[in-house]
Amino acid sequence: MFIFAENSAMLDKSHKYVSCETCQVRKDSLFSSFCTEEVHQLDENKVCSFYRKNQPLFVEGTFSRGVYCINDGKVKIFTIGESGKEQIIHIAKEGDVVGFKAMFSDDPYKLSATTLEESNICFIKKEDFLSHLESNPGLLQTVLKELSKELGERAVFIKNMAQKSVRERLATILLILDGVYKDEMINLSREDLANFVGTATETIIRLLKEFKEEQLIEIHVRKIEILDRKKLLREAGS
Amino acid sequence: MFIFAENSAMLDKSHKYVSCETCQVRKDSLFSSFCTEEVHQLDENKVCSFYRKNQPLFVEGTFSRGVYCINDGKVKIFTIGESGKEQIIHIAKEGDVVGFKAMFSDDPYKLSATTLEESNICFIKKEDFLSHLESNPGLLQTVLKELSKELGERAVFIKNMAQKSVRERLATILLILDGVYKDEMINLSREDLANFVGTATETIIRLLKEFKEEQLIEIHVRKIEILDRKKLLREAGS
DNA sequence: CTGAAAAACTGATAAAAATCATGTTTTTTG
DNA sequence: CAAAAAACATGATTTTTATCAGTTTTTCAG
Repeated sequence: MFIFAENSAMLDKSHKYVSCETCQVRKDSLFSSFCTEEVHQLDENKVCSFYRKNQPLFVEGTFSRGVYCINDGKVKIFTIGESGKEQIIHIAKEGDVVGFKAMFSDDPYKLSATTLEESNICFIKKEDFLSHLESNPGLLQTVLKELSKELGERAVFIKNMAQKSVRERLATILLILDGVYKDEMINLSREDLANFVGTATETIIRLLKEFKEEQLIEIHVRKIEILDRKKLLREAGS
Repeated sequence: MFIFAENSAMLDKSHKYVSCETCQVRKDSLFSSFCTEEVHQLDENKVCSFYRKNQPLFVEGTFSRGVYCINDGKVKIFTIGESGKEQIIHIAKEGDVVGFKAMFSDDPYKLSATTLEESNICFIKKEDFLSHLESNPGLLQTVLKELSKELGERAVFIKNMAQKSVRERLATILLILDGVYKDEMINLSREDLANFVGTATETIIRLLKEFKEEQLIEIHVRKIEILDRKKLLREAGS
C-alpha cells in the first residue's frame, strides 16, 4: 500500500511539496541572489500549482497578473500567426521564471505560455514581484541582464530564420533543445518542432530521418536522442 | 556669398549646434522625463558628433562604452551571418537611443550599428548613463518598458520570418519604414531592404516592380513613396 | 564633365521547401 | 480492451524563392 502511494507520488507531481527555501532550482533562477528573509517572503506569498500537459499559463492578449516560476517541467512560449499556426519563440525549463517581461509595460501579453509536460509551477503576484524588484537592486540587475540576453537571442533567432536553410535551423534547434532537456531525451511532437524551426511538419519528419541515417541522432518512437553534438553543430552552420 | 554659406550649412549637418535643452527630439526619447537639472547634466557630459553615411557607431564583438542618442539621421542595427550577409534587425531614427541594451550584461555587442545617411549623434558615457539610471526611477521605468517593447517586436519579427511569404514581409517592412521615414520618402538601397526582409536583392527588385504596377507604391529612382497604406497593410497579411 | 564603379534591373534556370493525398503507427479514452 | 483520434510517415507535385549571368542606369571621384 505504502509502496504504491510512494510510486504514485513520484509520478504524480501534484503531491510534491515545494518550499522556496529548499527549492533546488532557485539557485540558478532570477531569485538566486535572495537572502533568507527574502526567500521566506517569497515562500509565504507564492502559490504553487500542478499543471497537466498542455495547460496554458497565460494567453496572448490578456493582462499580466504575476510571474511563473517553473519548479519542474517544460513550458513553450509562442505566438499564434494569422493562419492559426504557432511560432515557438522559446522553451522554458526548471528554474526559469516566465512572464515577467509583460509586467513592465501596461500592454497585454504578446506571447502565450503552455506546459509541454506535467509541471510544478509557482505563481508570484505582480505586486509582490515588483516590490521585491524595488527593494532588491541585485534582482533588478539580474532582470536587466536577462532582458538584454533574450534580446540578443532573438536577434540571432531572426538571423537564423532569414539566412539558414531548414536543415541548418533544425540542427540549431536540436542543439538548443539538447540544453533544455539536458540528460533526458528531447520529447517534443513533430508539430511543435516544426513550429519552433519554422517549417512544415512533413519537412521535419524527413529531415529527422536524414539525421538518423547520418547517425547524428537516434529516434526512440518520438523521443530524440542526440548522438553526435559535434557533427550536429557543423550541420547547424555556425 | 552668404546665401551659399547658408545653403551649405543646411545640407551639412556637421555645423549644427545641438543642446539637450533645446533638442526637439529629446521630448519623445528615453530622456523625456528628465528635469532641468538632469538635462543640464546630460548636456555637460555628452559628446555630439557628425557622422557621414555608412559610418559605424559600434561593431558586434566589441564592448560598450556608452549609448548613442540620435539627434538627426537614421541608423541600421544589424548582425552579420556566416556568409557575410547582414540581417537588419531594426532601423533607428531621430530621438532613438541606441546601444543601451548591451550595457546591462558584461558581454560584447551582439549587433552592429551603422548610419544610413548623414547624421548628428550624441554619445553619453556608460558611467554617466548608469548614474542617471540609478538616480532616476523614471528613466529605469522607461528603459524596462523599452526593453519589454523590443522583445515583443522581435517575437513578431520571428513569427513573420517563419510564417509569411517574402511578398507579405516586404509589405510589412515597407509599412515599418513608412513610420521611420515619416514625411520623407523611404531611402534604402535594395540590398539593405533585402537584408531587412530576409531575402535576395533580385527578389526585392521584382516585388517592388509588382507593387508599383499595382499602384501600392511609386519609385523615384531609388526612393520609395507609399501610395496606398491600406492595400499595403492587406498585402502584409495582418 | 567624364569614365569607372556601384547599384539597379532582367531573364533563365535550379533548388528548396510547401502542399496535397494517403497510409501507418501510436496514444488516448470510453 | 477496442475503437477513435492523434501523431507520424511517405510519395508525388507545385510553388516559391535563390542563384547565376548578364544589361542598363545611377553615382561619384578626379
